[in-house]
Amino acid sequence: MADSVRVRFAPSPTGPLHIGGVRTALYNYLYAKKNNGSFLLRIEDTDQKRTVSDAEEYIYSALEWLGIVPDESPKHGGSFGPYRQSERKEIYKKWVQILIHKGLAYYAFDAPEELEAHRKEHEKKGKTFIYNWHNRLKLKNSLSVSAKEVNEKIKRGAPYVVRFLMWSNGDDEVVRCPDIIRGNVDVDCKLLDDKILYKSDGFPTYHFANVVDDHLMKISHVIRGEEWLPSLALHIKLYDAFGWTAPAFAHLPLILKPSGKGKLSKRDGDQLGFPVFPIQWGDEMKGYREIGFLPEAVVNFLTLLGWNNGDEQEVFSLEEMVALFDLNRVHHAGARFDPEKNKWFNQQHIQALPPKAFAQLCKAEVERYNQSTLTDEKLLAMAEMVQPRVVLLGDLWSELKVFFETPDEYNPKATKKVWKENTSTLLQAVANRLVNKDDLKADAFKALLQSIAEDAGTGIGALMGPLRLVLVGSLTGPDLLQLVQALGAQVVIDRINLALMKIS
RNA sequence: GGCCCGUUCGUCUAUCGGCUAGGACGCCAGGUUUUCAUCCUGGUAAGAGGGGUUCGAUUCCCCUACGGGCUACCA
Repeated sequence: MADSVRVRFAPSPTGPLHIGGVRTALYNYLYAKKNNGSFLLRIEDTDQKRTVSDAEEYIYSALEWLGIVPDESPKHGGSFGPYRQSERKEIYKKWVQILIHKGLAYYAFDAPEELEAHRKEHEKKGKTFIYNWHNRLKLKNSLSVSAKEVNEKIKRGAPYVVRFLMWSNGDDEVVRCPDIIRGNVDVDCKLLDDKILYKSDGFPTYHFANVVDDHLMKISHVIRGEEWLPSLALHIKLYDAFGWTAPAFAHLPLILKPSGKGKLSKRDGDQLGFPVFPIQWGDEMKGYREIGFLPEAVVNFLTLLGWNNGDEQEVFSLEEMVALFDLNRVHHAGARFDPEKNKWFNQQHIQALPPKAFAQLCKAEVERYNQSTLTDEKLLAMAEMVQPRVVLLGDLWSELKVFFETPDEYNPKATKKVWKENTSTLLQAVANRLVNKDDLKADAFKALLQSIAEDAGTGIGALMGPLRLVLVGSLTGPDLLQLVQALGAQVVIDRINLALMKIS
């Protein structure tokens, strides 16, 4: 049996998960499920300063809402734990020692300020300071200092980091980095630096923890954002250094701001007028859920941002995408986030909802704003009228309101447009004819309108506009005939009378 | 600055050497619904530029331009 597919999503709990991260999680999920593999969630909290306490919980809630639930995680368990890097410190300590003993990593004692000074100095000369083969012997580390002194320093508790010996004389200069999406990328490792693997606070850096964990957790495919491509060579060299087989890699194109200027970031959301988080974060940052997106629409849109099936289908369910997903069909270039198309996907998924399911959503809104209790039959009729009109669930109440509330104002532009000299008379006639017409059906009402129009020598169109205005307050809203049927004769009469008072 | 990745309608994308360059969003115009929305039809609009390779390049190669990413004891 071939090794099973195991992929991971490895966010840092530094804040709410944003859309770019969600898509990475999604592609991992799709790939895992497509191949009957496992999707794991690992919390990369090695930067204690940036760790935010609610963020981990947020990640679980967000993924759950989206329907991309991990098979293994700190919360869901699994046999490769712990899945939180802060709980794996002993493991990293052990493996970094192994690398040091192999002579492939070394202690370094340079103070951050010293390194900063080097950087500044180089910058002044238009150069870049790189800590690697060409200067490591001139810096303070276990390669330049005697073993005795090194031991003393460590015993004394002097702060140190551990650096990776990226390249030294005699090594191959080129590392070949295979990527499923991009093919081979060849990198000259003489240009790379001796990355810090282990920080002076006793935590590993991303690069080190990542490689160790991916190996120990038997990750078969690393699917992550393109921002990691530059460090792929380092990661490959680390696997080599341990003598481990590297997993396969796939670097995803980035999601760009709608302007195209830069990758989408956490700050882009509210000020640009669209959500960048799945669900609410804190008191202010609204998410897709709160604004009224269906999770299946979010997932659909995000998946299509950078992947397609090669045919013309765009609306997919999660299950369909799982069945069709293919890393080889992932686009290479970054994709701009398009809020308009995002909404279109939502509308598509809302329309695809079974009427009863949509009616339940309506029911919740009605209970929330109006407390009316309705028969299932009425509710369903109402929902059917509204369903094709809704783009965001957040707009649901403003669409449903018309069934429960008398308009408190009449759109002036609309009034000007439809209110003619004989309008009052015509509407008065409608009101008169509706008296005692309980249980009025839409087609009966249409006949009624026709007859009134005929008597007045006009068409039914002369009545539709004003009537809509009077009932809704504007010229939008659900089908007029259906609306009248749902409202019932008495409500229509009342609304006509009120409008006649207010308008003419 | 250095290194890496990328480049088809305004946007998301199809095309794996034969193209009258297809679809979707958006926008515009019609149609259906004597109304709203849905829906339907049509229109708009593209392979960055220059060199090669080839009978033939959007497609393969090189250069340039542009865009993006990385360049931390952050991930």
